[in-house]
Formats: sequence, structure tokens, C-alpha cells
Amino acid sequence: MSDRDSESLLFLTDEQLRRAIEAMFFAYRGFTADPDRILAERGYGRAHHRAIHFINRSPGTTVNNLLAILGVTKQSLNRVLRSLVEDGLVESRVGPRDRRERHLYLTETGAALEAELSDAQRTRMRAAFREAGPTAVSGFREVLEHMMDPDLRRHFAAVREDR
Amino acid sequence: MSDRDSESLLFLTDEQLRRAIEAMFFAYRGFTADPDRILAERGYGRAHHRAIHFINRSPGTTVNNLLAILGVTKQSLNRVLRSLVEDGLVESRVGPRDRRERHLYLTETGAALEAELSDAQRTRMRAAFREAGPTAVSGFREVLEHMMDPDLRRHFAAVREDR
DNA sequence: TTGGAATGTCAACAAGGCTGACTTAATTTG
DNA sequence: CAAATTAAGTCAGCCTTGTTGACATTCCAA
Repeated sequence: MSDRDSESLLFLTDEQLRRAIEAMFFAYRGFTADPDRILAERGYGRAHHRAIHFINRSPGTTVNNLLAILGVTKQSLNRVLRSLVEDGLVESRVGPRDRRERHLYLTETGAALEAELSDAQRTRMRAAFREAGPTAVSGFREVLEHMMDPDLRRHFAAVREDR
Repeated sequence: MSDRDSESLLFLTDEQLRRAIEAMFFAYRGFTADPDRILAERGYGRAHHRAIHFINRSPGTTVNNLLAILGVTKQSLNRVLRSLVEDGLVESRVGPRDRRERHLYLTETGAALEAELSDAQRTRMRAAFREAGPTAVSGFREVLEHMMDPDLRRHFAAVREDR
């Protein structure tokens, strides 16, 4: 980034920043709207979605890993996981090396719901990206990364390096 | 947007979209982290923040307006407003023309909390914008606007035209 | 003057956060 | 080997913030 660009950013008024803050608020609502509808049909909430999402992203992840990523207490996560296991969407296997650990996997049913949820979310995301154009998309991702807490960003970056 | 740009977007894999979805999730956490801390000190939550934010944005707004923007029930909003009024952060004035309406204003104390909250949020936003650069910033805003539900976008656009 | 709209309030409920205390099982460490 | 630590789960209780439904009040407008 050049000095000239830096300078121009100084002209971002508080009012413009306030608008960006509101955009974030309204956009997040849009972002969660479709999954929320699907989840509500099945008596689940966003907490279930988050668990399903990250188990799908990292099959075999442990409960502790999930806690760190989600930033909730184990009591809170446990409540959600229990219902997902009872309903046959998630499988909890005793750790092969360390038998205290539970490794989490989506069942076929769980993977089906995950697909439905992320299809809906991807469809909206893809539409927004198409309308905004590729330059906007890379700017979007750039800004989002810089908005994360460093700790959260680590979890985010971790996957990138996995591949 | 050219045909060539459209084409290149077709190469956005599901994996890339999944990463964008996660970025949105983690970034929103960062986005709310600072206000959440300030609010927690005072025994408030995000619901209070949202009310304070939109009353500050549109002083004198009615309860009904606020309901439409926030998308919650009046009972839910009322609980939050009541505590803000009791604590002397918000003033609820009987409507001058239609006395059924209540027009909402921040008191001095309320405005002070609003300033503290939005300063924290703007500081983070400004830092992210500075690191990402101006091109990224306009892309960011472009994509966010397209992610909103059309109804929500109306509320968002409304203010722009006010000025 | 009456119907409808805006507001407020009461009660009850649920999801999903939280804390604290405690158990069980297994691993690690001294 | 014994003790400490760790991973997970569980119970109880609390809070915020969302929901529905029922109902009262106030007041505008046809």
C-alpha cells in the first residue's frame, strides 16, 4: 500500500465508518437468514450450525478444539453436541491414541444437513460476489481478515496452511 | 462488470466460498468484541447496543421505526428500552403530533456510552481499513451491500439519501 | 362515535450463553 | 507407582434476548 493510499484513508469520516458498521450489521443478518430458516424447521439454532460447520471442516476434531474455535464453554457446547449425537447427525468416537478424547464426525444425515445449510449460504454469497465483481471480492476478504481478533485469525489461517 | 470478470468468478470453488463464510463468522466476532466488553461492564448486552446505535443515528425515531430496523418483537425491544430509560440513557418523549407515538432520544449519559461504543468499533474498523487499503475498503462495502436482504438494504440506503 | 393503530405490560417459555462444583477416565509427570 | 493433570461430561442455577398470546390504554381518523 502506497503512502498516497494511506493519506486518502485519512479522509474516512466517522460518518463513513458508522455506515460501514451498519453495513456489517445488516449484512450479517442477511448472511445468517437462510440457514436460520432451515435450522428452525428442524428445531435447531445457530449454535448447532456452528458445530456442524466446524466438524465438517475438520472431521475428527476433538471437543477441546471445537471449544477453542467457537469460544464458548464446554457446558454450552455439550448441550448442542448431545442433541446432535442423539439425533444421529454427529458421531463421537473415542480417541484412538488418547482415549480421553472424543473425535467428532458428521454422519450421513449430518453431512446432508451441512450441505443444505452451506448450499444456501454459498448461494447468497456467490450472488453477492457476482454482483460486486472480483475486485470487490478480494477487498472484502482482505478487510474481513483484518477485522478478526489475532487469536481467531489463527484458527482461520490454520486451515489455509493445511492445504 | 465485464464478461471476462464474470467468467473468472465461475472459478470460485465451494472451498473458497466456505472460507469466505468462515471469514464472515470470525470477522463478526472481532467486530462485536470491543463493544461487548464495554457493555458487559455496565450490565448491558448487544440488544442495548443496537437500540442505542439506531437512536443515535436517527434521534427522535419512534418505537415502531426501531422495531422495523431491528427485526425483533416489541416485547423484546420494550424490555431493553425500559432499562435504558430507567437508567437515564434514553429519553422517551410523547409524540408532538401523534401522542400515541414515543420519540426516542439519547440523554447526555446515553450519548456518552454511544460514543464510547462506537469509538471502540470505529477504531478497529479504521485499523482494518488502513491495513487493507482503500481499494479493499470499497470492495468490502460493495459486497456487504449485496449480502443484505433487500428489506434491510432499504433501511441502510434510506440514510444515505437523507444526507 | 366507533374501529383500528400505536404503545405498553403481564405471563410464560425457549435457546443459548454463563459460572461453579463435581465425577470419571486416562494420561502424564514426578 | 502415586499424584497431578487433562478431556470430557453432567448437574444446578442464573442471565440475556428472543418468542407467543392476551389484554389495557390512548388517541387518531373515518
